[in-house]
Amino acid sequence: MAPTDKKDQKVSLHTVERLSVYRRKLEELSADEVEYIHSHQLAALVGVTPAQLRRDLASFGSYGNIARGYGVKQMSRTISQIIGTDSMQNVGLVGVGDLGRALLSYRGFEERGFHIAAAFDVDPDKVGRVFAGRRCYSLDKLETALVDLQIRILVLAARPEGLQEIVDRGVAAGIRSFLNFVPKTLTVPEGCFVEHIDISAKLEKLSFLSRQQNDRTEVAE
Amino acid sequence: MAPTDKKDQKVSLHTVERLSVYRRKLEELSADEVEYIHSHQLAALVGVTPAQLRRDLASFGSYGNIARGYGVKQMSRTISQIIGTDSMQNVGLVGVGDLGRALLSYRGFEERGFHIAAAFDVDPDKVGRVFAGRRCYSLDKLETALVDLQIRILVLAARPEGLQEIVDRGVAAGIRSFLNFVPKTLTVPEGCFVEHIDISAKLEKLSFLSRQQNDRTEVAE
DNA sequence: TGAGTGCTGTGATTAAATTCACTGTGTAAG
DNA sequence: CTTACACAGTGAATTTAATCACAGCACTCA
Ligand SMILES: NC(=O)c1ccc[n+]([C@@H]2O[C@H](COP(=O)([O-])OP(=O)(O)OC[C@H]3O[C@@H](n4cnc5c(N)ncnc54)[C@H](O)[C@@H]3O)[C@@H](O)[C@H]2O)c1
Ligand SMILES: NC(=O)c1ccc[n+]([C@@H]2O[C@H](COP(=O)([O-])OP(=O)(O)OC[C@H]3O[C@@H](n4cnc5c(N)ncnc54)[C@H](O)[C@@H]3O)[C@@H](O)[C@H]2O)c1
Repeated sequence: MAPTDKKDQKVSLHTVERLSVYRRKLEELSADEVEYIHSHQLAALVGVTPAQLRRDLASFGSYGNIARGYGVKQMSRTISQIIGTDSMQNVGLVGVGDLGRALLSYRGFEERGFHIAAAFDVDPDKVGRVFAGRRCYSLDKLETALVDLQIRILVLAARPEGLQEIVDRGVAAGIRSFLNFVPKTLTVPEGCFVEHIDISAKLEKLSFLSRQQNDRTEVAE
Repeated sequence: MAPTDKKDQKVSLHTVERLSVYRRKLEELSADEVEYIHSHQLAALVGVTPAQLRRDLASFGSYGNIARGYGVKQMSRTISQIIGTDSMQNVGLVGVGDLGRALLSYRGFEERGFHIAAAFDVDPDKVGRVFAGRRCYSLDKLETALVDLQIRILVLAARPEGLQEIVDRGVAAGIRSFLNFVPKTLTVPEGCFVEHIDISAKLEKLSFLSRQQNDRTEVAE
């Protein structure tokens, strides 16, 4: 019997990134009581070509009704299943500084299926205190808390010093995914993933784009 | 005659994103007093192939010394010029909430050439107060402050409601680049750029990756 | 009921990004 | 001086991503 679903699942990472976008829009549509939507409509809403949207959906076995389009609720649910957010999952946070506290108080993660279940810090002033309803643990408790709370993803918002060591401990405790806000390159073994959010790099990209634009117009005129 | 520099500058966005990574590592190396580095060394440090690194550097006219490699300081400077961060540039911040305050208090932006010169909020309790050394303005002052302070980039960390209107006003005031933390699709005219940072989407990507991994091992065993 | 419409799913094609692989060159060692 | 070596730069090949374009179907309406 088939261990995998109906279709062979070769879903590229580019597609997965877009699936997140689609799903966010589908949630909005669902809230607006839209039941069905056509590929060209959704594509226009999220800024991709209709062909690409259909291709993305076809990469797992999606079945859109030809006349009415795709079922909004069903597609949203299917994407959640692909991504793995059909049930809430716990994540851990390392570093309860300015950024860490902002993340803790943010409601948006829950809406998307992620619950920050535990926070860790080295600062004795912070350990034991409660931030946005969650207690801050000492780093000593890292391994036990990760296991007890079944945490699968670790968000890194601490100082760069000693961060690699924390990652290594996380890996040893079974964590395979890290979301890293710290501008520092981390190394993880095969089969583990570090997703880096570099805000400065995004600013640099914007800086390049508008400068590019400038150069073009200067040349053009 | 040549309207552009020595080389034809067709620098792709993928390349630009990597240039940011290279430059960050080059700064570290420079601090460690490394003067020259070979493509395969830097490539290994940042996790790309040597060929890709050389290709990226070649996309603008880079001249590495064959025997010693690339000059660390010079390459870093050149990348800054490409990106446009060779001189400090002002950015504005809309929304001084939890996230906005974290951004305001973050020192890392200055190190990479960006200065948050002004913050704006609608909350009367916040307007007029000073956060991390910068005064919070009323939104009424948006246009004048953007122009007076020569702000080129606007960072969006407000509530979704009314955000499009603020973007429109920014565009009208000459802003072409927006860094958007708000989970809401924005529309801008041709020639303007919105860079979206969706933390939940990054978590979803990680969720997918580790689930993918799970599926694989299940099938394999 | 049958022609017309407009959609999905997908093979074929094009475009883009990455990697391969080699050429020419500077360096150092003998 | 000569030889051996290692690397930068780059055309060519390969891989990957995006787009085109059309077959076939479900629905509408005369
Ligand atoms: N604040 C921002 O807007 C922002 C933006 C981009 C990146 N970052 C990065 O995120 C990280 C945190 O930023 P921040 O502004 O919150 O800094 P912060 O100084 O306000 O907070 C850092 C927190 O991490 C804790 N910490 C330090 N070392 C630790 C360790 N080894 N283990 C656990 N906790 C540790 C500290 O006690 C402190 O509470 C930094 O590395 C920063 O570079 C921050
Ligand atoms: N906090 C996080 O970790 C996080 C993560 C991802 C995305 N975001 C997004 O960033 C935005 C801000 O998050 P936050 O946690 O700081 O929220 P917050 O509620 O703490 O702060 C929002 C701030 O924006 C101000 N504001 C509201 N409407 C405004 C407007 N039209 N113009 C100017 N200012 C306005 C409010 O007065 C408030 O000060 C939200 O849209 C949120 O979805 C936050």
